[in-house]
Amino acid sequence: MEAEAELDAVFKALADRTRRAVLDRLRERGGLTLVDLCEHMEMSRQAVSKHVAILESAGLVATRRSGREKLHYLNPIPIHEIQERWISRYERGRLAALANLKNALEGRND
Amino acid sequence: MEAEAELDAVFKALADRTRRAVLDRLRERGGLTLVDLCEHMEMSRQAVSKHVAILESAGLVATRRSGREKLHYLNPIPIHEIQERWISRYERGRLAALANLKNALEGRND
DNA sequence: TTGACAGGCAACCATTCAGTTGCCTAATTT
DNA sequence: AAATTAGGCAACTGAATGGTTGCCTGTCAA
Repeated sequence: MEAEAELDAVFKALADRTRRAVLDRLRERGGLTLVDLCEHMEMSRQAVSKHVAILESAGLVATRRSGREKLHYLNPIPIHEIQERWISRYERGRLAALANLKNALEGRND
Repeated sequence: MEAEAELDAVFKALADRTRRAVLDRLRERGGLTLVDLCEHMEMSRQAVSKHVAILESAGLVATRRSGREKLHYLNPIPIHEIQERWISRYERGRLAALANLKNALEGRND
């Protein structure tokens, strides 16, 4: 996948608190089924299923079939890549940008 | 703002390549006007303006008025907070999660 | 002082998104 | 064999998104 498209997919997947909650559950315990993931979610199984599908297609969740169950696991790689290939660029210039912003907002015209 | 609501706002703001392009421009050079930001963007000024408004309300961009111009600056804090308060949790358990995932996908049933 | 320029506001449009319901298949359990 | 359980598919709905156009208000420069 093209780099920008992958950023789109991952950031979009993360831009929903239900999906972030699913990731948090899988981070603390892998191998959960869809029914497991539905626990404490105040929406239908189908709604959760759609969210999981979005996480899957962004590569954030990988699955394995076992009989009639589908076990879900966190794939940490996309988040790592976002950190390394996108966020780190902003972290690098962070203090300089902050100082620049402060100067600008204090009205200095340079 | 509530923590989850702020994550929503920032991730949603980042989930669009036009808005990420605006941030990239402001990262390399602050103090740009809306007209500056429209350069190389293949859409109307109003469309860009809406994107900038979303970045502003997520706190990623701060502005200062100067006469009839509005100067835009990158605010690096929200990205830093996402990194520190959200991503770092995933980075910490990264290698363990990766090993777990690999085992699971190789069919081990434990 | 008149025109050009930076920006804001509002209405509209098509598409996507988050959720629902209803039904279906396949694997288990009893 | 029958009932239950895990999951998938499709159609529908309302709201949010990303874009457009038209017009309006300040500010600056000729």
